[in-house]
Amino acid sequence: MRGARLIRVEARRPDLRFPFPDGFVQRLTGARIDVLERRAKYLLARLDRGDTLVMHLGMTGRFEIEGAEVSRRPGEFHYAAPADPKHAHVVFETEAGHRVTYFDPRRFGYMDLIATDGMARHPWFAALGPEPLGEDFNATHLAKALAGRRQSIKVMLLDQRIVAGLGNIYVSEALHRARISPLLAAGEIRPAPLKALVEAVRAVLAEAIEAGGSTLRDYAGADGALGYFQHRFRVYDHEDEPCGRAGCRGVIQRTVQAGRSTFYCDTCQR
DNA sequence: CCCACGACCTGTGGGC
DNA sequence: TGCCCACAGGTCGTGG
Repeated sequence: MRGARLIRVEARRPDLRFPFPDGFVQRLTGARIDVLERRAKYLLARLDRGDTLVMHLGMTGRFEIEGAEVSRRPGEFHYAAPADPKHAHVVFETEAGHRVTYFDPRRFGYMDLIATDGMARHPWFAALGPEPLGEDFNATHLAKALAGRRQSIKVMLLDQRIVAGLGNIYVSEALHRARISPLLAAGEIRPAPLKALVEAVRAVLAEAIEAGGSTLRDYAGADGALGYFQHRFRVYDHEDEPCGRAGCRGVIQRTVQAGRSTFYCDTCQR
């Protein structure tokens, strides 16, 4: 979509999680996408008209790309999964003849158009923490952000103001790798474990990206490829199974924190 | 300010 | 086999 001009845009219902903004279709039709990027869990398409199309997949959102130039060569798109017309909510067609469709059975995703020059002040972006794979996410930043916080480290890592982009699965996985209990008060973790945590977060994300993400039910890349990282979960959804850490005889526990499942080994995570 | 909880919406998987 | 309930990857608003 980078560099593509949108010649037809269709919103097949008035809303996803939130209503589409006023003039959504008109403001997109005829616009060119100058830059396609990501911040935290938001996909950003910067348009040549001063607006940015902001898209969030929620939990079940998915894009499919159909192209005029169908190809089986690596790196080119050849989506061939069965269509799911009931949940095809937004369709973008480019001048070059590609169609990009947003599907979202649960409609937890959302889209908005916001002024590009005011994005930093927009509530979705103003308070976001650093990118977990960037230099600004480090033990010093974490120590500062968590100082005095009595909330559990698990819940704090899900807070996008502390670090932007971790979700429920990867937080459980990172804490296990760092051997830190998800139940610990965030402000009481010493510098050395915080450093280990930063490295664990980076390692989990890097491996997950390398494996094409995690497919639980309906996740797929825009080319239709399924992710494989779910086979490498060490704790997530492994309740009652033995802890896989070498030398650890613990059993994976499941608990609930802030309404979300947490998986951990209460033997090696302290 | 901090925190817990429910809401949003639909599909699926497990238990009976 | 079929039904019902609990639960699901994320955020946001409310109320204590």
